[in-house]
Amino acid sequence: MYTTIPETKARNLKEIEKPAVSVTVLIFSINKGKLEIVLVKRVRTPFMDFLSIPGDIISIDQDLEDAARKVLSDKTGIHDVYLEQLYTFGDPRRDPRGRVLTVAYFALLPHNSVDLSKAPDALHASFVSVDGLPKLAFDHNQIVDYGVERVKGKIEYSNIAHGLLPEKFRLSELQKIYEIILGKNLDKRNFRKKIAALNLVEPTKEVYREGNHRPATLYKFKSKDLVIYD
Amino acid sequence: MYTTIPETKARNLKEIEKPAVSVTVLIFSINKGKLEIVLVKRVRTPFMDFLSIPGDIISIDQDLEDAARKVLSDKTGIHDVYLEQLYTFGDPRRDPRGRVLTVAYFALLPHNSVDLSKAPDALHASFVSVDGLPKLAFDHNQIVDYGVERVKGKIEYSNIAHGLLPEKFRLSELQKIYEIILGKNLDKRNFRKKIAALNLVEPTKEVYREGNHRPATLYKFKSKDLVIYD
DNA sequence: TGAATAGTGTCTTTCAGACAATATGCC
DNA sequence: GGCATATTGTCTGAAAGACACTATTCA
Repeated sequence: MYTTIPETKARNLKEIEKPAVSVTVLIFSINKGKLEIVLVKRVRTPFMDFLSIPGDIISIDQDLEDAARKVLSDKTGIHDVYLEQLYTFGDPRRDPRGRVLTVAYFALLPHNSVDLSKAPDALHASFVSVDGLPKLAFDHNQIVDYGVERVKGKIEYSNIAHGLLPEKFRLSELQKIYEIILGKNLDKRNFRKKIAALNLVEPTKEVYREGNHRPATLYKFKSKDLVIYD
Repeated sequence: MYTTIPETKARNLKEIEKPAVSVTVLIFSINKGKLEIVLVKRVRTPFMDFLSIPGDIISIDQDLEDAARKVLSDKTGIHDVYLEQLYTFGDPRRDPRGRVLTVAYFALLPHNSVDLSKAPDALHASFVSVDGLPKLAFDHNQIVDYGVERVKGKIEYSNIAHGLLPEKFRLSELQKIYEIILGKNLDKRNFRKKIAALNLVEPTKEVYREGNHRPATLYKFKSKDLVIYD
């Protein structure tokens, strides 16, 4: 008996009972000094009235990432943002209706680029701070926690913060992003030294004026693609 | 129309056509100075006679990690080793027979603990060096590459090397593991300094004697669990 | 000129990397 | 004594962290 890759059972792929597969998309943004995610209030059982992470069942011929991008654009109207696969959650009892695996993704977006009220399918959707979340539907608290940890770990050695900022930004805004995600205050001089050493951003010729004080130089990222550094 | 988590389509979960889901397990070990993985020669179409990564279709009520552990123990006879989810590969065309998602896992084991010839289902299975692999079945080259990168990245800031070593080992063996995975030679003094600073291993009272030279102190890991350090 | 944020440099400590001599056990 | 691997410390350069003052704009 040879049980190699889809072998024994693969002969009757169409006969065996299969799990359903969904994608779940953590849509992160920063607003009012907090890391937030898009959550949707459920209007059906199970977990009626609980908040849940947006997602959808994938269809038989749909690519996973395409499915995740569709969820993202349906909920936010946004297309071109960084999207990364997070983890696949497969506990057989995670959905009381039956077996549903979910492949979780996360996206990062600048808060001012999103207007949920204008998105194609954002009814009952809103940004919620990840601090002190209530009990969510299904195993969604676990998924959020996992996603927050990934973002936290990754911001220290990549340029993913760029997803959370507009095209042009002040260094103080960038620092604030790091502080919120890492959950601690950073020294302004050391932060700027480090950012300069990483060579990820460059100044534009524009400045940002607000209030009765010195204007700030606006910077932009040199690369829009993900950069991982050691 | 509310498309929240498995909502619209979830109403008829049993009617929609679902992808099959498999697990794929990269079983790494180090032998003769090379990083190797267990591969299985396929005896059926598609990809007849190609090498492939061991795996299996999961059944409707089977937990993902349980399925991966079953593949691992069927192929190697080994149960208690570190197993980590790697990534989920979902290209709709990755299997010519139909839609099959695969959730890839990887395991690390000490080579001397495995005797494939005695495993429950190791027919056509063997350890193969990850260097210069031929074209494998399906998208398995991509999966191996992804796994190798993960192991490489992780060895620098965790104790996963411990999975590749026997209970007790020489520091020179540990160093060799690092050199093989990182693909470069390390300075013995600096390596030992770093390992000492990490405080992950401790000397036993045993020594290893071989050949006409000074015996080496045997060490063991303080924790069998995964430890991640910054 | 007062208020508020922008912007900058030095010192110290820590960590990584280059580098070589001595120790021990077996034959 | 010869051989083979084990074991150990110093110096240097780079990066991280502590720390405070000046610059600029606007009201």
